[in-house]
Amino acid sequence: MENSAISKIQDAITRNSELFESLAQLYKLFGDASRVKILVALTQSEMCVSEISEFLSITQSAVSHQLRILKSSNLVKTRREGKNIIYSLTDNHVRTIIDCGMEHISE
Amino acid sequence: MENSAISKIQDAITRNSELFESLAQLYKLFGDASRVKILVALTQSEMCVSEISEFLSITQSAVSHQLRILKSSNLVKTRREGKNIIYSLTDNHVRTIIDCGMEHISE
DNA sequence: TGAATGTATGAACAAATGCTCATATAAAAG
DNA sequence: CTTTTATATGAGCATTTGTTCATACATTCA
Repeated sequence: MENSAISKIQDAITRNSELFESLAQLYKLFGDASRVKILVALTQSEMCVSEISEFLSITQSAVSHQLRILKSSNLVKTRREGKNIIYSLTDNHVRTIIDCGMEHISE
Repeated sequence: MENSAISKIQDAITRNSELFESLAQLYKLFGDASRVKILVALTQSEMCVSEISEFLSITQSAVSHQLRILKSSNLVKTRREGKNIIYSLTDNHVRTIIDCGMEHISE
């Protein structure tokens, strides 16, 4: 009775295990201070690497490493402009997800 | 001109650094497959530890460890019912955040 | 062409994370 | 009480993660 409701939930989760692993993988991208700061910045404006480096207290190298992660996960995209590589958000999902979390923070 | 727009963003992020660290901290909780699965399950129904253990392929001990993390972060709460400890979501934010991520996955 | 500038990459390492195993705690059942 | 059942906790360990340093790559400028 009650029990079967629970086991349906258990089954659903087991069956969609990979889906939830992707979900975790997505959230993991937002689960680092440097990366969220980068993403939040990009919700306001596209930026080049050195501009991003200026407000993170890590080296340019570290920024590049993080940007590579974000790019390979398709959260950000790039274009070259002279000497600079300009990073921007791939789509609006990032904005939505950040807003979602912010709402929880400011309870 | 353009430059001042960027530096305002940089400043805003620097000033609110702690806020974004909290945000990252929040997302980190969703950034593990075991934990999201637990949270997703709890969006459907409250459950005791052994029920949660049944669909995660980890030991009861590991489940308890994860639940402790979720509880100390106030995402879940507990009540005792006889021999069992029943876990449930503290509020609806978890649901909202998960839905938000799911929307990105199923683009 | 050569120097300078902006970005990317690989190796190395410390810190954090998630798990298991063994065991403790707490309530229930006998 | 004693045993059983459900959950929690601590130690130990392997893996992952985020960073730095050194250096490579690519474009611009002189």
